[in-house]
Amino acid sequence: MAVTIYDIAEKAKLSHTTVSMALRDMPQVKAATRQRIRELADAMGYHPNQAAVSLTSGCTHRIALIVPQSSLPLSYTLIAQLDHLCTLDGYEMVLMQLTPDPRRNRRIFEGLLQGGFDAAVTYLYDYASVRDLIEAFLDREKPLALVGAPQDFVPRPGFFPIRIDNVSAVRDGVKMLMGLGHKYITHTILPEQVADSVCNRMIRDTLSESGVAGWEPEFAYPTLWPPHSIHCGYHAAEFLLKNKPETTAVQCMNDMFACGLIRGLQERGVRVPRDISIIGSDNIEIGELFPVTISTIDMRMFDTAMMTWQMLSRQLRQPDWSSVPDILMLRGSLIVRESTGVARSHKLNAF
Amino acid sequence: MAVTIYDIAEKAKLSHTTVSMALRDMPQVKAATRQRIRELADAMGYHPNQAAVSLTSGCTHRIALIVPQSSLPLSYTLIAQLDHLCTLDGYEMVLMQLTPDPRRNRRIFEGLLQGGFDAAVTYLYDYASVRDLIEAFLDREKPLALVGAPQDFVPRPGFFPIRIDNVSAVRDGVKMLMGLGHKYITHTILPEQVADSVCNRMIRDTLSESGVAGWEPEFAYPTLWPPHSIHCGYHAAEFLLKNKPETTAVQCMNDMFACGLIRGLQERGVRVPRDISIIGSDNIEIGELFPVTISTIDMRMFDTAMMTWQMLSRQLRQPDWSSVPDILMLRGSLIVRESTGVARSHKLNAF
DNA sequence: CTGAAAGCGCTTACAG
DNA sequence: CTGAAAGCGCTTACAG
Repeated sequence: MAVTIYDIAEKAKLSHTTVSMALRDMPQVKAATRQRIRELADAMGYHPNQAAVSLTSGCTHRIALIVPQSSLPLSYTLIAQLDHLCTLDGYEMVLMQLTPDPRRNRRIFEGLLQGGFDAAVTYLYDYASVRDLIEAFLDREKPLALVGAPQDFVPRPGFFPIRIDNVSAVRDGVKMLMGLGHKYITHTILPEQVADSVCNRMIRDTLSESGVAGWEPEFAYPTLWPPHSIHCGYHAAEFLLKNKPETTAVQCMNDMFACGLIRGLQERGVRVPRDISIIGSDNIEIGELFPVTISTIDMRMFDTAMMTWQMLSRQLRQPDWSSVPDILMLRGSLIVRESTGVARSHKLNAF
Repeated sequence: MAVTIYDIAEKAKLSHTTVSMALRDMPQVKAATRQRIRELADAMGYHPNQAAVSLTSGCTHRIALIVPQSSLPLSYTLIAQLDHLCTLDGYEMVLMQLTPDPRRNRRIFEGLLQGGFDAAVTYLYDYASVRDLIEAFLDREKPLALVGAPQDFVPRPGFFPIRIDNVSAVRDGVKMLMGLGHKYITHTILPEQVADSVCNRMIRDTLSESGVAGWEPEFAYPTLWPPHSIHCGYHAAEFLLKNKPETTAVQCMNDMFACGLIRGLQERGVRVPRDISIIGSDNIEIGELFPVTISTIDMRMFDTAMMTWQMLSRQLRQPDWSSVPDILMLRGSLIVRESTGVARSHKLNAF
């Protein structure tokens, strides 16, 4: 059905070898012949068979981007920018989405081992469950960038860990809030992270240094899946008012959560920022034009995309499987908008 | 580097043919042997080489989903659900995004001709510019579903057009608004569609039947790219108030646009729904929990995903290249929320 | 400058 | 039940 180099060779009265070389503009083939073959190929509607190319050449010119489905709004900038950069360099980016189903997620990473990709970028919450597959990918000498690298990753050649540090931005937020008179600052957190949240500890310490003693910023609650979603924020409002009514400000796990929380509070007569101040995270597009624009922490996804591709494309151009790359650290930054304001003086009694 | 069937064959002291057949559970191979080989393969970390499989078998078990980057929020349900369904049937969905760059978009569709996909689903605004490539894909006997099929598509075997009709839902919206006292209902529209918008004509007719004469619902304006975005809606507010100040209700091109418009109006002292009612389109997640929940038209993306996959997977299981599929019609439905209310009686003079 | 040969890792008839 | 052979559509040495 599809046109092959043999078809072209037959028409051009040349060998398929020459056609192959001509189409890849190799100088061994006379310029005139190359030109003639290129035109013939276009006229015949030739498109090289991907599978054959990758089977022989060993590279596919495709890179995988694997991100959690629930983080699509956050990842949006990463996706779009990485896609853009890959394309400029002649690579194709393939987006794959992780879901709450761990078996399915493993299958996605197993897919990396089938030779379909020259490199991969991933951003995931649960590194441990696919770590062996990531290692196997690296064993095949394919570079991989891990955005949001956890504490326990093992450095090795071809492995590019990127960490976006939000602690200093959260600290900036806490200080700003304290300047506005806030004392009871709450920090939303996933139930499984209660034990060791750096931010949580930082907030507690910062507050107690300023004389706010005995206040536990941590706010975990029964979560929906995904725990970052707008619906989750919406439902969290009830628990917040019931269990932490002293709260005057909330540092949310992300902007979508913040949007939902704002709605949930509003339905209970609590207004933002009049009664409660809110800071999100991720700086998603909608936060900028929300009816209450949302103060947030920009997680530098644009820069992440740039740096990630810079490192990967370099490794693809001139592979280096001896030196171990440093971890790349980016620092989130606080963006102040309308959702943060002066602390209220009274206690809420919405219930 | 990677383990092949030859490596397994060597260890098992069998031919690579037997290994290949055993791994695909063919009954020709003794059950005990199959079992033994499967275990050995797992132990050795074998993963079949995608390129080799597709080169020999002719199928890749991958389908392409090509959607405009700007429609990500709308497409989100389509993406997630189609992904889910494909996975259940052993297919892998690859998401590719169209951008404002037409050359790049053509290259994406050219990619379909390189044999990497068994089928494709696309949702696009500009069918004409890639029509030849879609035809070439179908020529290769690969099925393709076209969501939002335009008027001028040419039916043929393997080509599954799906149209989501929003006209009746928009009519429902107009009637509801009229019941609330609205007369000056505005309809946002892309500049290039001014000439022949079915909805626009329908709104004009519906209004004039009820005695609202001389009102032109069409609202085109200098657009940003993408014309459906929140930023675009935000900037449209100024033009709306300046050029159509009689407006008491707006049917927006989508929900993100509506979100932006609400903000833009708010900054000019115009409140929704007190001063202006708004209906969006697409029923994206955030509309349900927006500070003013957004009345909208549900575009049935979930059903679209279901039906699309049902048709495609049937064609993949038992190919039929003789009969021409009918166009599949789905009907959008109106969802009423807080952004629509009783019409104001006075004229706005925000400027 | 061009072509014959081998091979990438599989699958699919076809023998035994 | 198992294996030898041919082939999928390319690329990559190696001859000429």
